[in-house]
Amino acid sequence: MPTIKDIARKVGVSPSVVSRALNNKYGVKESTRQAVLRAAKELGYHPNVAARSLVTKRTEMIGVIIPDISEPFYSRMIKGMEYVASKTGYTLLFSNSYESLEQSKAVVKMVEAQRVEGLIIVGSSLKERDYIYSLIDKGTPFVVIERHYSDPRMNCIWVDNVVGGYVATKHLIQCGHTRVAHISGDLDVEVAAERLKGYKKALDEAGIPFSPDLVVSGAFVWQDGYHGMKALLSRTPRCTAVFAGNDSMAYGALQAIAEAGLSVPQDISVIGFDDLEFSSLTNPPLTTVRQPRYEMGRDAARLLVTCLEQSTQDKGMKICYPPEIVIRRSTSVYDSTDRTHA
Amino acid sequence: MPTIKDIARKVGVSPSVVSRALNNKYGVKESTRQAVLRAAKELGYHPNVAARSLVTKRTEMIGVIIPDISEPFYSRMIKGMEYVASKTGYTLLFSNSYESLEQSKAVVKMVEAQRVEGLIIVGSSLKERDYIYSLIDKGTPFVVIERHYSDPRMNCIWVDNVVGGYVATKHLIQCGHTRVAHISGDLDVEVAAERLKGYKKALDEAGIPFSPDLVVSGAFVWQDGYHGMKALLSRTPRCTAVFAGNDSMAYGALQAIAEAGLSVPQDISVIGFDDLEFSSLTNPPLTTVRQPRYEMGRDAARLLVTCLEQSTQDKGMKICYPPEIVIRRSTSVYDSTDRTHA
DNA sequence: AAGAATATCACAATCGTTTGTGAAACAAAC
DNA sequence: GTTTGTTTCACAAACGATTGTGATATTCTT
Repeated sequence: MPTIKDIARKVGVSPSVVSRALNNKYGVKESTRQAVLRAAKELGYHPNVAARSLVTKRTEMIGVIIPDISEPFYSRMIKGMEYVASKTGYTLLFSNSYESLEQSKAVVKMVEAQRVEGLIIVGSSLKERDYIYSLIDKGTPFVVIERHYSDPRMNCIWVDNVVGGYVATKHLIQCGHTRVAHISGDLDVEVAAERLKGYKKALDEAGIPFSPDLVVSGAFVWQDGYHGMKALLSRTPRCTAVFAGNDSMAYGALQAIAEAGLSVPQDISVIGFDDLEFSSLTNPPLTTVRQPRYEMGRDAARLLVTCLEQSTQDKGMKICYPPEIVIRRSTSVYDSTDRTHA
Repeated sequence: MPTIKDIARKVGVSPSVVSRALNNKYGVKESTRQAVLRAAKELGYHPNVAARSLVTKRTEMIGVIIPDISEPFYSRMIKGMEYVASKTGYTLLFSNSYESLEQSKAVVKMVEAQRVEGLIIVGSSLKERDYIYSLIDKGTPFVVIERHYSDPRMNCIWVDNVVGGYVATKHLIQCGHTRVAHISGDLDVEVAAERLKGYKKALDEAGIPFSPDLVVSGAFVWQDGYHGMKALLSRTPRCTAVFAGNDSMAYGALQAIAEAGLSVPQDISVIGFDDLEFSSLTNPPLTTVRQPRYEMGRDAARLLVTCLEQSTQDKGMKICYPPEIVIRRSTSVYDSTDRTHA
């Protein structure tokens, strides 16, 4: 593999001139610059990034700490990050933090060993704030997605889950539903608690009393959506609409309702949260609250890159996306005359 | 960030001794090795990978060229690769080759510029064989997933799509179906042509004449499955079973059948291919042919790592997985008495 | 045409490792 | 007590780039 010296020898100049020519720097005659460029192309030269980063102390790498690349929810974010990475010349390095305990380890490994220049951290767990502060101390730029810290030095990108829960619930209420259930995610998880808060707010605003009987909770997965819905179906009077904590849970709810011989939305309306790619393919297509995942990933990367370029990590940016309701066919107006109640 | 020199100064030895101590090499007294180790820990030392790879000429990076990280089909493979990468200490570098034209560019970029030590190439397009041969010439180890080349120098991992198509079709025939349709992927794509071949073979073996009327083709996406199924439904006599080219197309078919007021599997049986995570959640759960995606990714990485370690890329390995049928509830026995025909 | 200003280049140091070689220190052998 | 053989270490040269500095060549000034 040819080096800068090979080019220098071929053109008849010193290596330093070649370097300057290749990097479009001041102080090299146009004709020799062209000669260098030509020679580089002929030799098939590519700079050795290791050698370069050794002296420039830059790696042009961004670390991405993300719960699980293979989850559709996150992989769409990654696409957004990749878009700006490829445009700006940065390389993305991924680390899955299946276990939140791994997160801090992954971060130090990326920063200390891999020498990434900055980090995008998706869904950091509350318990591990300390390592985030150590990043601030070290001066490593980073942006956090899916969490918002009030600390003015942090860059945060998230959607307003309270508003999301509110909008979802309000949509059901506006359809005429009064017995609106909620299948919540694990309430230890911040986003689940926030969506529940929005749910309560919408009920409150409509003058509907909150009933603990209409709320079940579990992990943000299909199974818990399924079993949660089953539990809800066994209670009387039966709910006529349900707000699922996320789309996966909504899929489970859809299944439970179908198995009970009921139909969506005639008997029960269902709304989800996230708007996964698959949600337009369910039967019926799922009404849901969209999280702009691609945009979040893209903007996180953009934000980080600007931090990196101007190296002045002044005050942190807070970007909060408004959740947007996507109305499909799993929700409809409540018509008390057209059904028999349990 | 501390360097090897800082440790040397602290312990009172030369940098070379520190290097040897850290790398467990022969020729350093046990007591000083311990002292070095302790100092390294105290200082929070992490080797500078750039400096190291500059002299060792190793990057410990593996390039992964893959059509689309965010597709569930591929992201599961990635999980398999990550499993062995994390165990062996390699770092994975991804490059999406949405456009097959980008593939060759991505490969050279990874090999020449990023200096990956080896490559995993998923779904290389037939048209671009030449760059693969240039890899062989350069001596860069690589393994190809989802394609099999007979060239003995290549490492290939794939599932037998002919057998897969055969097994799927045979399952339907064994259920008593004789009018078995096929919604094929784009026949320019190798795997689609192979699955069609398996379909024909199963028909042939059962003495069922092949009817072009029962085959439609399109891209491997939901929409084309949907429209393909609609086209099939408009033909008489109507098919009683359909083998979809992959699960996404099967989802589309399911939708088209439901919209036609027919039910699965009572009126029409449907079988897919791939066994995506979502396929157990469709209504009804989809019978399909499983591709061991995780295992394929894992074994590709393992194979590549062994190539890298022993650096003797002798003859290539060919690993062919048998496709495995997963019977759920979208297929059932054909009972001609219990229905009205069009 | 001589001096000043500028453009163009070569030289050398540097980044943080690894690794070959030889010097010093120590132990074992006669 | 000299010789031989081992350890244990320091020194120095790489690896392939970037970059500051100073030397030469070129142009401009008057």
